[in-house]
Amino acid sequence: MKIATLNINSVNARLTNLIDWLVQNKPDIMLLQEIKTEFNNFPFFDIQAAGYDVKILGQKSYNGVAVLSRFPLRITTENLPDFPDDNARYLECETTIGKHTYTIASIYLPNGNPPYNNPSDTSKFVYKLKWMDAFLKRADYLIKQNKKVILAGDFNVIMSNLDVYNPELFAGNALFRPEVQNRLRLLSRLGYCDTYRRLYPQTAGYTFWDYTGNAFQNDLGMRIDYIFTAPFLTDRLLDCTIDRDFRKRDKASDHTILIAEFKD
DNA sequence: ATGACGGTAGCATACCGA
Repeated sequence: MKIATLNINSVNARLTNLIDWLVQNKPDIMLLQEIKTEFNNFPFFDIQAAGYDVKILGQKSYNGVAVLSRFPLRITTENLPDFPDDNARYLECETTIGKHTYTIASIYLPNGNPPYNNPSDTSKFVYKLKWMDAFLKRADYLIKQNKKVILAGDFNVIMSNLDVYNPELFAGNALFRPEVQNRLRLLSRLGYCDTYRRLYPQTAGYTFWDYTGNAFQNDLGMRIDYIFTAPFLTDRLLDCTIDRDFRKRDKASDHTILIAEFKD
């Protein structure tokens, strides 16, 4: 079983890149974030023609998440339970592959940085912390139900100094603050595995490079996309890879694709 | 604190991102 995740930064602006990759790599499940479109303008036809069922939680212009599967999908939760949210950031589905039914969530965690014209405004950071608390509650519930869970997407959290090109530069940044690092680290205490870090404890593993300043060419990146697994899948983990070539394409997203493979 | 770069809305320029 192969699963991939990508912050696509507009699904319509990068549809060809996405379809090409799906056809070549044939993941069983693909998660998307920042689709930046609502239901009416989502490219259902092209994705279904490539062989995928697809469910989305859309939004005009901003945010928006999607789950694709080669097998039928059923939505279990739109948005986090008991957490009213104006932003489309959490879509959880079930899909059955062979003997197993998996619970898969596509996650677009808030950035949390204050607007530069008003750094005293902490409302976005507070929203991020509350979002994470609601997410951790859901993650705890799912694993306690013994679900075969995969929580993956753009977490907007740099978990350690190894995960960014210059930690000093990010001191105080909402992606790097201890409040968010500690919250994301709680996932492992609940029983989840950070698949990439489990297999590659010493390799940076960047998944995002800024568009500006030749960041990709100079490898000034950060690891902010993750695939977390519950024990059933952790026990079957074969590999976790980052497709850097996808970031080199014309009209690339600023994120690239993270892939995990499991024994069936 | 700010700009660079790119996307969207909607038609000029503002807002958002990490």
